[in-house]
Amino acid sequence: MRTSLKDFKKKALQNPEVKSEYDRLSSAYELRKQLIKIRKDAGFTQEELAELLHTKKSNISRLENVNSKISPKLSTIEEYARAVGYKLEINFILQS
Amino acid sequence: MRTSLKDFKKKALQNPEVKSEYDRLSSAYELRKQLIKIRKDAGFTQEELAELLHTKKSNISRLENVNSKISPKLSTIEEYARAVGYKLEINFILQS
DNA sequence: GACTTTGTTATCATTTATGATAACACTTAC
DNA sequence: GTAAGTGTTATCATAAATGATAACAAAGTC
Repeated sequence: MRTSLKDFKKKALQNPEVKSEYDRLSSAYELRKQLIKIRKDAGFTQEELAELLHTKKSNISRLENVNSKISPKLSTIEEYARAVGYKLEINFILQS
Repeated sequence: MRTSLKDFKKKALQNPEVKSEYDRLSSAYELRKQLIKIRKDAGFTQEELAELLHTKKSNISRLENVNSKISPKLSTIEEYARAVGYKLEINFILQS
């Protein structure tokens, strides 16, 4: 293989448009990984958490699912976090 | 005055339901203060930012307004931040 | 005082997230 | 292998955020 996947990624990320999309997706991915982590750390299944939030497990799955194309409301994330014993902290980092 | 405002607040915040509502409102308030701050630091008016985001100044005002009862989408906040040169960082803090 | 700039508020249309239900896939324990 | 537990996916109805327009308010400029 002439061009490795890694090289391709590196090159692609030099394209500003690609990078921007990458950042957006990766932060969405990170968020969902974090959601799953705090739920599991708190020892809840999706169904148990759904009950705490007065909703259904399918909705929790959608929220946590990486493939999901939704951008959740801030309040949804806050309530999810609170239900499993966490608090949301939001910071704005100057892009350098 | 027998009961000072401060005492009232302190007492009220011992009521879990009141505290929960207080936290929610105060974090929403903080968020909006931060939004306004980063926009001003970047030197934009609401109208200028609106143009960057392909929307209207009234919508920016609604987003920034403390009295607003909306809970914005995560993507809305992310795009706002990015447009004024900031990146969003989200952390989940264990409630102790 | 009139004028410009900036932000606010109300309203309506449109888009999108969320709620609910059901069927399915996967794992694990029996 | 089958039954229970857990998570996924598709779909539809409902609620809520966002987009757009217009009129207004406040503050500063001349």
